[in-house]
Amino acid sequence: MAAAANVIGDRWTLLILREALYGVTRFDAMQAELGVPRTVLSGRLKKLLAEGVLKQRPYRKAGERIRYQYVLTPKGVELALPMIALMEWGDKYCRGGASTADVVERNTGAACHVGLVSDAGAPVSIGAAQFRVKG
Amino acid sequence: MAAAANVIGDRWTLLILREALYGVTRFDAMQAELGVPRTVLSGRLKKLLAEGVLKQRPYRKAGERIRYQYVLTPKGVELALPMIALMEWGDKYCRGGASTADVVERNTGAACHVGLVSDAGAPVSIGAAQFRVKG
DNA sequence: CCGTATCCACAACGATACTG
DNA sequence: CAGTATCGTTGTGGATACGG
Repeated sequence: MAAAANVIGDRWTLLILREALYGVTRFDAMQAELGVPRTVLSGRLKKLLAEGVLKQRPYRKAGERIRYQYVLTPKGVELALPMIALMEWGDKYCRGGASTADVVERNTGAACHVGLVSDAGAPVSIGAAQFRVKG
Repeated sequence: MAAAANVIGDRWTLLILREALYGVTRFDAMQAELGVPRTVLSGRLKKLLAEGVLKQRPYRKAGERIRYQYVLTPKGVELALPMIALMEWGDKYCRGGASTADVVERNTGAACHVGLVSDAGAPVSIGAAQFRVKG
């Protein structure tokens, strides 16, 4: 847990990871989207690479120089669950932001719940934490 | 999401919230458990109170002066889901730490999964994110 | 027990500007 | 496009000490 806190425990990393989840993989795109200082973004990406949450993948458009994009590793992909839960929490308590539904649907192709589920398969919630993302 | 990041986006807050989830509600207990500087703990608790994630509840032992303990509000309780998911992630990728199973069982009284679940009720995972906490 | 007051060193931030 | 270099300022961490 302390380790998890070290990974996502700062204001920007969480947002950067969300962008990665959204499919934003390029430096400038992230920078423009988040408004994060380039120096900070650079540092965070480097940290996430070192932690194995992101990896660089080379690509090139026709005739262009080779470039890199930042994509989630399996380890990074698994952060989707906590992150989506967190987004939903933010949506619920901080009205005015964008909805989470888009992200989930784009990445799973299905409407989903996120919640605690008992071994029997019946939904169990902690407080009112269970929710439906998309009808 | 950005708002959620502001709440839990720092190294200590996440740990403090975990303690609250564990049932540790008193200042010194948290301080001893986490090793966090008292000044920092004080500041974080104040911030969490202001955000409505924690509230103070008065209590007194026989004959003692009145004291306060920090307990989760409904808003705070709902952070359990993202947090448990996060703990599980940490457990998986950072071996050697304590298991998450204790927390879940203590607070729900039941063995649970945390995962994405389709509307039909069948489990859906993002990557391999779905997991079983306790058999 | 439950905090607050001070202080300092260091890290992080954000702005700006510059290279491949 | 994708970063790095530099720099002044602010914030945080941790130690220590002090009051309710």
